[in-house]
Amino acid sequence: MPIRVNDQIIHKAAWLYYTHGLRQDEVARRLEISRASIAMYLRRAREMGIVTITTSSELFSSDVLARELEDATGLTTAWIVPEDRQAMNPAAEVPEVAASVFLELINKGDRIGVAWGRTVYHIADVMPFADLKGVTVVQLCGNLGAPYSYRPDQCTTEIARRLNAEGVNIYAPLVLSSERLAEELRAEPVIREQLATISDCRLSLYSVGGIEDDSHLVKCGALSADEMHAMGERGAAGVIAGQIIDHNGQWMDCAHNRRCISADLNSIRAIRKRMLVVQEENKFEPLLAALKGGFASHLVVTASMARRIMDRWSRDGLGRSAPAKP
Amino acid sequence: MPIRVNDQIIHKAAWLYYTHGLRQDEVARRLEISRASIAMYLRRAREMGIVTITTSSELFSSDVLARELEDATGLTTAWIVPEDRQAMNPAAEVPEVAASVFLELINKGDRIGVAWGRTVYHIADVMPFADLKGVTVVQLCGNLGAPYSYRPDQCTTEIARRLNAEGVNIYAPLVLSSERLAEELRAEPVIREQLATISDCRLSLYSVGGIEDDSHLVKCGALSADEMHAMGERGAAGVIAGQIIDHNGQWMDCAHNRRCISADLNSIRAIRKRMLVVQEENKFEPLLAALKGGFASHLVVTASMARRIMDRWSRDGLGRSAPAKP
DNA sequence: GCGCCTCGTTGACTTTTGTCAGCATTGATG
DNA sequence: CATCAATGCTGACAAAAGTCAACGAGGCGC
Repeated sequence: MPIRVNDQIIHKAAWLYYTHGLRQDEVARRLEISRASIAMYLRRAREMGIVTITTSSELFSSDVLARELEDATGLTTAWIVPEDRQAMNPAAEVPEVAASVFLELINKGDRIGVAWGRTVYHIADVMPFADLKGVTVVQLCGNLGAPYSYRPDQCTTEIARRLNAEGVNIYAPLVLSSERLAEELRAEPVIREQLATISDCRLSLYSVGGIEDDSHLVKCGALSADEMHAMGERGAAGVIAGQIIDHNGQWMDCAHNRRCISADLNSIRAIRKRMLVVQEENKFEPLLAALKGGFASHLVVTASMARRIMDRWSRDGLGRSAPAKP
Repeated sequence: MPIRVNDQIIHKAAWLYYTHGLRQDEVARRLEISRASIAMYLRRAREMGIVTITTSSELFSSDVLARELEDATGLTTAWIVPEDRQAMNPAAEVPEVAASVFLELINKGDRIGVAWGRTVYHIADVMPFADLKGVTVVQLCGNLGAPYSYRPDQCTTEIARRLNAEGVNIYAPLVLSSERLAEELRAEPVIREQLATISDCRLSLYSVGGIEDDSHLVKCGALSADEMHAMGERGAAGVIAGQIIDHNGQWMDCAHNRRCISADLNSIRAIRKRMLVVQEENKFEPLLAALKGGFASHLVVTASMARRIMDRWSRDGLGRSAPAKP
């Protein structure tokens, strides 16, 4: 673009305005020209690269990555836990960040849905204490009777305790032995009401489970390793609130899911602030599925995971929902 | 440093505003806070260097006088700060131009030598923020213990901070009380190594000091006014990196210089890009000496100073030293 | 627990900037 | 020499950004 009116004057205007911080009318007076022209010169200066506006990338690399991730995936906000230069497991910091962020996302009077898992429990464990009277923490999925370290109701209760909020547990098992029973239980007024209020939540917190043999559902005995394996063959990609989702984040029509007492996935999607937290590096595929399924508006991950998402997202040519550059 | 949840929002605002070109009210809506806060965040982002606005310094090198000066003196590039018709002290703009030029001269991975003085400090003070990881800023001369506003290490540190580069200070005084001690200190491995790396610099920044009673060295107590006066009688013309040079820019064999811990003048001359900046009009003679001594490949001066150099240079029949323009 | 201070936030107001139609100048063309 | 097109400049208005007093939530010492 060889549009050069008289770039000397453009340089001069740009210098006075940007470097010296004069106002446009001052520049105009000094250059003895109308202010409108100055405004035009300055636009040209920007277009021509005489002035450059940059946001630091090295210094705030994790922030930049976060912004790029948001732009690519349409997340409202992403928090990236940087790989610390000196060792120290970055994944270990994820719950800390998540807890801190989570707290900030809570508003007065909110109803908050909390799911279940190792990550969620860790977050509960480092959740700062607060005084959030009027806030209600509801359990997003049924309980696992099995004696396992991180029970759904524990997560809910612990978080509610720390926030000094009201905790509401679901008094039902996560998985029942027959579909019929599950259906009947879901129809019970107590349970039904509870599940119905989930879409009223303004914030939810969960991680996404994997479908490996060491996945939660398998470890807790909700599914056998073989069954899980078979699900994998049929296209399962991850677990959200106890329910299995496919690679596009859609509910899978399978025996397990039909036997589950848990939040309807569409209810979860209806929650405005859906905070997804992923610690483990091996949860990449489940995470991807959860993102595609619209289960996250807010995300906390490690930098390496963020980069992997970025890579895959662009490779697969998945659109961006972010605003275009003018 | 704790987890920066607060800076996050500033960065995000800056990103949306500057990178995406959203308007403040759009950013405000997206971040769900008032536009007034966004305006404040953006100011902070600029102050903190999260965003940097830089202006090309071409304006100052496109002057005819600059070309003439380069031709006459053999400088690689000269930047001339014009005397503005309407007021505004041109000398005051010198540091701005210098900072801008300096930034443009830096390449990735460079080692940069920074000397000391009022001018250098002023430059540091208006240096734009940048992201120059891999760049190292080294101090060219020892420190002055005296409580004076502009200490050598401050110059180095501030510039390094702004560039997000590594700063390397010399932990030694500029002047010692005896030659013997200076010699011994110079021989110390730590100091010796540091001084030895100076010729590896690819860029250096300094001004030239005067030898009047109000000169830096005198004001800081490194030399008494009388001593300085005596040096003047003996042919001293200026000060480079704490050391006194004669009218030809040669190192003077004097007690002061022998007591100095500072970059060897030949090391400085070995640096390819030697940026000399002179603000004060009364530094004409020192400047001339510095030029003759080969201490500048890049020069930033006011127009009147440039003209004075031109006059004197032609009067003395000094040809252009070396046509070597790399 | 209570006042006191600090700091972040906001709505309302002011100032600054962006825009665009229309005018002026230049220079090329018939 | 008139005409036309292209370009730059300006005034007036609309839009956006800056500012500030006042408010309120947290933290701290008494």
